[in-house]
Amino acid sequence: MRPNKRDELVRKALQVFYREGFHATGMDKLVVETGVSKTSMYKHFRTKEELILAVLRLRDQNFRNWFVRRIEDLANTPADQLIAAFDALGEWFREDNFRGCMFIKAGAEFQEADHPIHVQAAEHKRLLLDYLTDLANKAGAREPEKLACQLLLLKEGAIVTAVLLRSCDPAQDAREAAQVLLQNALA
Amino acid sequence: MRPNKRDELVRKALQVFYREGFHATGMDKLVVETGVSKTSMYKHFRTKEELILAVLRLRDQNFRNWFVRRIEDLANTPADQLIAAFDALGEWFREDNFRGCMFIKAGAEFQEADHPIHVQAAEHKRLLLDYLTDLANKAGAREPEKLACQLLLLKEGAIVTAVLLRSCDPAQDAREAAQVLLQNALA
DNA sequence: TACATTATGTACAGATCGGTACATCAAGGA
DNA sequence: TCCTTGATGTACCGATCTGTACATAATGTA
Repeated sequence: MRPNKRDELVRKALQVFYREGFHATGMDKLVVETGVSKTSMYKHFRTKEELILAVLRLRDQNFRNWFVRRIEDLANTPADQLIAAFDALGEWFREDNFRGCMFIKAGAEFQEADHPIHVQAAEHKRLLLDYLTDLANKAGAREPEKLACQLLLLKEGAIVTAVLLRSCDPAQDAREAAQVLLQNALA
Repeated sequence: MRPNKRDELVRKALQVFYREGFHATGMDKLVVETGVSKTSMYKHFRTKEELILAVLRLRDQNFRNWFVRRIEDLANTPADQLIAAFDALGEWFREDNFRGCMFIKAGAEFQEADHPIHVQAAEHKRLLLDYLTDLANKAGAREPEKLACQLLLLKEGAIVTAVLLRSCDPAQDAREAAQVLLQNALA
């Protein structure tokens, strides 16, 4: 199997895991959905866990790339970018195939704190926090770490609420809350 | 089986599902952990799904009862109670067997928006939102629904972050953010 | 004690789980 | 043309999944 075939497998597996969940998706289903034979799958990934880890790595790249670039497209100054993050979230929530945060779900299905999948999901959140902290610093916030953490809380809460309460508009509410918090941190 | 035995079964099942997850917990494991025979389990619940729904009903009662009472113990005025909610959350996070929000996890494992388990998980969040809206109203907030929704975002985000980022102190950060938002809504 | 009813333990069915063994096939070199 | 090498498809393994059949034990009633 050529390496681009392997990437194709991970890409397809990402879609299925995201749509159906990790435990609910069997390797046989991946064989059908991806068209890749079982032998080939186990040539590249010794276990289902290794495949999931590869999927999460790809998802981390995809999501953070998209997130950062979309934010930079939407706003120029660090302060505006911290707010634009929630506009980007709103766009994501409105996508047809929006199914929540894959890392929250991964952490929920593999709960032990030292499980490799749990650790990798936590790493994604850590990287996002670092990014927000950097922006908060550049924006000149009084306590950049604290502001970044609070904005992260709003982001995670908005994702969870977008999944469970389709009625309200969590991205917009989070955006307005972020504005208040930012203003407070800059004053 | 006497009805209190049935409650005992649901109570025990709640612990196991909360600790291990829904898909990851088989009925055979529940037979072992609860001591209730398989026949009896299926006498009371025709399917695993029905058992999960009963577990979620119990969890909803338990959690909201605890949450509201703890808040009323910690503070007297509605405004103070909105803040005290995050002190209660902090106590919860520090419990040894804290494993995140069962309803977020249920919504993550059963993703279809019209799945009975997903619907029931959403209902829990809706009830919490109603409670916060009531407090925001009594506190005299300018836009009580919006404030309540924002505080809910902080709560959900804090739970998720408490699970995935053990390092920081999400309950405290959320509390301080809530103070800023509340002050802004009362001014 | 004798009987009807209910609760229980256990074995099992049929499907699916993650993972493997093995036969087949295609391509390249001599 | 023959052989080697690596990728592929498929049948299968033992374990486990949800759910059921059935024989037995416990219980209430007369």
